[in-house]
Amino acid sequence: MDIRIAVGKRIKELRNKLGISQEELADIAELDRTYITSVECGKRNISIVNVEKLANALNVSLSVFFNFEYKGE
Amino acid sequence: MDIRIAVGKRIKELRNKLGISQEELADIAELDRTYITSVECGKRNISIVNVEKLANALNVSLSVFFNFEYKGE
DNA sequence: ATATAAATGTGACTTAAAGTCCGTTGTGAA
DNA sequence: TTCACAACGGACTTTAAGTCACATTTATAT
Repeated sequence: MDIRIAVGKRIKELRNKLGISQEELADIAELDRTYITSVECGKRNISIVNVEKLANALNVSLSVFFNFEYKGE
Repeated sequence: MDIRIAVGKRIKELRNKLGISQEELADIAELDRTYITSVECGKRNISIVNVEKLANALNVSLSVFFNFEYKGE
């Protein structure tokens, strides 16, 4: 699986666990709502600064954030 | 500490542990030599695709890669 | 069923920065 | 001095960031 897809799914998973909307997440992370959408849909090659913003907003460390299963390539 | 600095230090740390040069790492990860330098110096907001390339080249999972200490903000 | 709003997805676009490629300079060890 | 490595620089192409108007889906009413 592509890392973009995996990251998108992970964000969606953590966001749903918190029970907040993309818009709420966008507000907390100070990012655009439509940007969140495109990231969750795996359409963005997100940078580390934005990953950190989202991990913070989702109350997880980067190490925990990336603690998910996926096959490289 | 800025996440860019932390990531740069982490890459350098793992690369030194493997005992390889920036150029060797660049070859393995299929990235530019000068780019590795700037990343290690914390001058780049690296994208997730390249973080993955580097983590792979350094033989660590993303979760392990990000398992380091740093203070957000 | 159907209006109504809330949540999410899409395509296009500009701007800022990522990333590459050429070389040069600094550094430290043999 | 020579050698390998690392940092730095300019010029360049590519791409992510960030935003927008609009479309679609999904709930929640009435």
